[in-house]
Amino acid sequence: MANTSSRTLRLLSLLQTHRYWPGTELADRLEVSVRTLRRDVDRLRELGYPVEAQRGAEGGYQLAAGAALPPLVVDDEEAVALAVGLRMAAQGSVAGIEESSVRALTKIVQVMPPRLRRRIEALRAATVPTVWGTGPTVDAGVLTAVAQACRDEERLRFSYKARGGELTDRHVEPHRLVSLGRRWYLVAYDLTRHDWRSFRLDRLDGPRSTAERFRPRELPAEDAAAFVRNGIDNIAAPHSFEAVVHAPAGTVRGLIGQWATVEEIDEGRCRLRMTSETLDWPAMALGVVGAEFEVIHPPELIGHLRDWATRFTRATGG
Amino acid sequence: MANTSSRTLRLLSLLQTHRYWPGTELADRLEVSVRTLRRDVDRLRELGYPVEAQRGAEGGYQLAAGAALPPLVVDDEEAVALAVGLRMAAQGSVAGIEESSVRALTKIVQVMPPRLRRRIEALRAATVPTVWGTGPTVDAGVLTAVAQACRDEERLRFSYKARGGELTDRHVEPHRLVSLGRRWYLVAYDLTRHDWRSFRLDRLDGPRSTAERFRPRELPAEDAAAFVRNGIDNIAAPHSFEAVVHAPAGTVRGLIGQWATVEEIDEGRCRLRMTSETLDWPAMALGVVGAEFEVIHPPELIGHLRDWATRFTRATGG
DNA sequence: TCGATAGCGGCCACTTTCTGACCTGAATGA
DNA sequence: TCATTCAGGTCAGAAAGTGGCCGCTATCGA
Repeated sequence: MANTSSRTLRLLSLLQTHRYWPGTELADRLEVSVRTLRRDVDRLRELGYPVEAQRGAEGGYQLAAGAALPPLVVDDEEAVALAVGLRMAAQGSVAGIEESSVRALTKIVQVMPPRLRRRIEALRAATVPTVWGTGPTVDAGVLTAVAQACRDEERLRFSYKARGGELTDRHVEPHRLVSLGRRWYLVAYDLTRHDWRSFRLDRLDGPRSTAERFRPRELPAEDAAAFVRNGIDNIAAPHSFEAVVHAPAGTVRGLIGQWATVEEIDEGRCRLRMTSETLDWPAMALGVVGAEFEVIHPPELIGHLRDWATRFTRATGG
Repeated sequence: MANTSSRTLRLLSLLQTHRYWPGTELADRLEVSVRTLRRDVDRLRELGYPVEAQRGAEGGYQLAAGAALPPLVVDDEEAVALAVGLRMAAQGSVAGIEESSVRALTKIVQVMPPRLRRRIEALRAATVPTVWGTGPTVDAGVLTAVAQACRDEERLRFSYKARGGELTDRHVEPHRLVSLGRRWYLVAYDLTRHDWRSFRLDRLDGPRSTAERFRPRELPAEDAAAFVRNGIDNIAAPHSFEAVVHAPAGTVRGLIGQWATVEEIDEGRCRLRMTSETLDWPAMALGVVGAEFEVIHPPELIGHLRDWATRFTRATGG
């Protein structure tokens, strides 16, 4: 614990936990002279982490935003928060970052002390559903196990429920994970069937990594996403949707600004746009808005709203 | 870039990105001899990061889970995923980790290159609403700015919309952030009013950190959360809600099982229970269910549903 | 305007460590 | 059995890291 590298790391972590540090205090904590501290700071700067300094009375050091992200030193609670957040992100709450979420999650989970893993597991129950829960969700454990096998080029065994419902045991060389339209797919070379297959992760159970490593084969497709896309017949194509709401843009934005874009038309009206895979979303949005509106597009939405309305009317004895 | 500390860090990051590494390859990448690599590995082990090794043919090194989390070396995309996930977590999708999410978020945002910040901003639009999305939400920028000021003990200025609606400028010594019932509060010492106050973050605008640091005062309360709890009169009491749905329990569970509890009554009917702060949620749930139902409780819900129904009917020209 | 504070960095002498080379040993799997 | 790969001791030379000293500069408050 007494050598330079570890001290430099500790310095980095100190700079991350608190913005300003007087040089003397840092030197004190690291148990070195101020001169050496300056040299340590120089070292960090040479490594590309921009440590800024204020001179004069009340001066000090601080870590600024640089070209690259420094290694993040997080404590236990923060690590749990990271993992939980990433898990949500990986489940597809935000379009476009699923893959990197899983990568980061795998990275963290791999080195995470067991006690923290247990804490995350305990928090699972507390998770409020993020996505409009139509559709099966993938267990985060399965997700990371498979992602890890892909990354580490380790053969994988699991049981798979095929479309018909029958369970089969599989032994594959995992190639890549693909997130497509709220579903996760594993593209892998099936060692029993001697061919490439794609597997839906929500139908995959009990993945266990064998220790066998393998040399990656070349996928006979442009990329993994294309391979999956070819294999599945129907991806739910997102509808785009548009309506005019008879309420000020500001009000509407306050109510549902997060799920839709709101453009002002005039003082009392605004245009609402959103895309969604189901018609439920626009219906909910228009319900929450609490104002009169007209549907511009698509026509199917009108039928859908009418269905809600008749059911609601019937249920309320109207 | 040629010295030991940076190499040790690079080794750590290599071990994080890929599970198995043959010693020779690692040595190659780090441009040192195998002997030195072994010494580097020893160094990591001394620092508490358990690097495991397999001997024999096909052997290699890997980083296992240890007592503490090593500094995380993440790439750009992963960093974005982290930030986005944490932001969701901070908005209260998971009970109990809001505070640590914000802490971690602050840490990351502070050192994050501007280009990544822009990417996160761009992703904001794509975010699916955090669940109980009907209340006012806190802007993530405000949240991190305030959190940073708390952490760094820097005075803060902002404008605040009081209950009446009038805007006032405030100058405070921020003490702590408290997340309570889906809302964020800042506990701070108001320098103009010479007293402790709590501020709702969603009413707080344009926080700017003055560079003035201060010595923390002692809060005249057990802790910050208690202080906030004393100050607010009405925590929105969640309504409990109940309905009978004319559809099989399994079907209903598949559709909205994540947000409500579903009990089977008989083959074709089930009982739906949930609690929510607003009446919008049950309405949405009943809409998504797509089946006939009766509201058991509470009576206000009936009026609410009727309102939706009439608006929908009018809008669809029925 | 001046003085106190605090970061900057050169210089030097001394100490520590790092490094590569070479070696033997031990575990592992074909 | 043998090849492979990690483990770790020893050695000498090279390369750092370290603390103490110095004068310098930026900043702030009196």
